[in-house]
Amino acid sequence: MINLRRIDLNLLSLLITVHDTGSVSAAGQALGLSQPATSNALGRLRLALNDKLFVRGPGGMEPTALTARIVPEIRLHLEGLSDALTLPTVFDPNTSQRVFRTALSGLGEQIFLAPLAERVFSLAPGVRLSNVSSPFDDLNRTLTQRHADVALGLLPQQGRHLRQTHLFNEDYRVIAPPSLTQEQVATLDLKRSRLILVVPSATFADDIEQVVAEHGLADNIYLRMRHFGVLPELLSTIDTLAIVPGQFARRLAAANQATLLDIVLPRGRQKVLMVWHVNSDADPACIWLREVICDLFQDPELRG
Amino acid sequence: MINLRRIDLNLLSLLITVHDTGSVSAAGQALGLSQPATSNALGRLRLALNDKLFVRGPGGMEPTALTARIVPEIRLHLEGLSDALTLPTVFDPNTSQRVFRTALSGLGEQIFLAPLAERVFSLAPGVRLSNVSSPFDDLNRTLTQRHADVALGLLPQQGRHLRQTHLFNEDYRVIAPPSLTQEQVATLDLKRSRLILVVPSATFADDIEQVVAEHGLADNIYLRMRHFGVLPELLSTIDTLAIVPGQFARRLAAANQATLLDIVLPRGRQKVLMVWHVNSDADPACIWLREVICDLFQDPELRG
DNA sequence: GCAGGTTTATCATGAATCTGAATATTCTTT
DNA sequence: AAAGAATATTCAGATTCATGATAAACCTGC
Repeated sequence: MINLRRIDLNLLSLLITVHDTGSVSAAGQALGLSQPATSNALGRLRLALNDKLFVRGPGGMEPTALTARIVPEIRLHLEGLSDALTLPTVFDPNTSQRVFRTALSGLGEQIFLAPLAERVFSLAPGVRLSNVSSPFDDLNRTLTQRHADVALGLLPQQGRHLRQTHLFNEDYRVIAPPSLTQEQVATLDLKRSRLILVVPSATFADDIEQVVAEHGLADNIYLRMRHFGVLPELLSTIDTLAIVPGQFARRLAAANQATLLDIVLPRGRQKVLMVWHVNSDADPACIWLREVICDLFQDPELRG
Repeated sequence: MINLRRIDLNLLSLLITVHDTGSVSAAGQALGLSQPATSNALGRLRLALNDKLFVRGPGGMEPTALTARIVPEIRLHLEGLSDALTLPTVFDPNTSQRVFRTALSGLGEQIFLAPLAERVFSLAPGVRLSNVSSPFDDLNRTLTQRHADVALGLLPQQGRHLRQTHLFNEDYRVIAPPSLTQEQVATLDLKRSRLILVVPSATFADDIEQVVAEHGLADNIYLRMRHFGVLPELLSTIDTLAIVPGQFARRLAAANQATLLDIVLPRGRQKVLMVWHVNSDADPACIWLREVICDLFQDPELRG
């Protein structure tokens, strides 16, 4: 694994403690060691790192530049180890204070975040969510470096240590202004209507355009948009229909911001996935989160 | 510090190695230990964690549920420790592959990201940037948990372990379409012009509105916007002036997308800060980054 | 600058762990 | 059911680290 074989990891605990107490004796006491043992141990670490590490000064043992630099990093990871060993064996939604981090694109936020937050907060009142979006980063690194617990969306590339679940194939729905009733929309003729096409990402674009073309609707598209934000406003002010990803359509309909047309355009070929890193495979908290997500979003046909 | 005192940290290395090799003997060999010593050490860890940790199976030593859960976490932090000890003492921009993470608001991206990326990439070709924006998170946690190296912007709250540098007080500038020359704009009368006011965040709003009122320009504001994205387009299509934060005005002018008016509205009271966590205080890479940022953005009057 | 007191480093002895080899045990595989 | 292979256990000798006492170094106050 690493060259840590050469260094007694317990010495790093000592380093932190000496740093915090500013005293070798006090550090020894805190660690349950005698003073000579502590001094000796510090000596060993000094030898291993080839640095004085601490020099005596008016304020006690003062860290050298090297020590000051590595102590925060080391403390972080020692606490991480401690957490790893004391973490509860099971995840209890009722009491957990855990922060889950999701990696959602802009579209993902629109589709997933609100229902997910609602469900999570109702099941686990102490849990917090944080969506991270790292424009320059690729998903692989985001997950590998633990900046996110799961990623949701159209995720073509998959690294070697990533696992995935197929949530659904994104379909497309036609929506009408909420002022129209279900009966009224049933009489609408798509080919004679003005259409707004909302295609959130470049990844989607080819797919939906082809679907539209197959239905002979290409000439009816009067407005193409990349974002959903203003769509509800548009729908209620100007009188048009819109073709949008199915998940989003259903959310709008549920909020009475749109009326769904019965016509279902074919399912896209875009697989919407949940992706996570092998690292979090056995984490009870992550398992719980993934179950919540599957329960919320996964197409029943795809479950196994 | 922690209850790690009770556990020999070196045993955790063993845990990982046994997990990876699936064999006690092989793990021992990898760690430079004899087979009995390895077995004994594993026995001690079993006692300490009160779990069998591994059971013999067809594929060698197979991890128990507990082991599977904690191994990824432990591996992460052991590698972190290893990194902390082997990290270069100095930061070399020419060769570094480091990823810097910034915490910028939407406004921050507009103002800071482009010039920062340009400068960083030119000085350090191998370095990568990643802007993180965590809607649910507060800045404090973002910095404390190392999800960002620095935060830039209007940052009122400051936790106990955060340090900050005052970069500048945001001022406001009036800009005109780029089609107008410097001579032409000199003759413009603000009070007779239509004005667009771009106020990026709620934090800014009161401040700039007051400045505008003090100049008797309140009635000239024909459009208020929250985002900068479409401003260049607006400026060149409809014939108006705009009041925008100074940093943004200068960037537009530099890109020939606007002409600056000489009039400088008073400095705002909003301090734009760079904030970072004590943890990264001594990290040479972060020191370098902060210097770059100060060099780029800090008001010369505020340096010391 | 020197004495006093505190803290750190050094030195022998003793406890714990590792090595090496040999053996018992347990599980997989044929 | 038996062979095969790996893990667990045992023992003496060697190494390493901790202990308790001592020596050296350092900060503080005069």
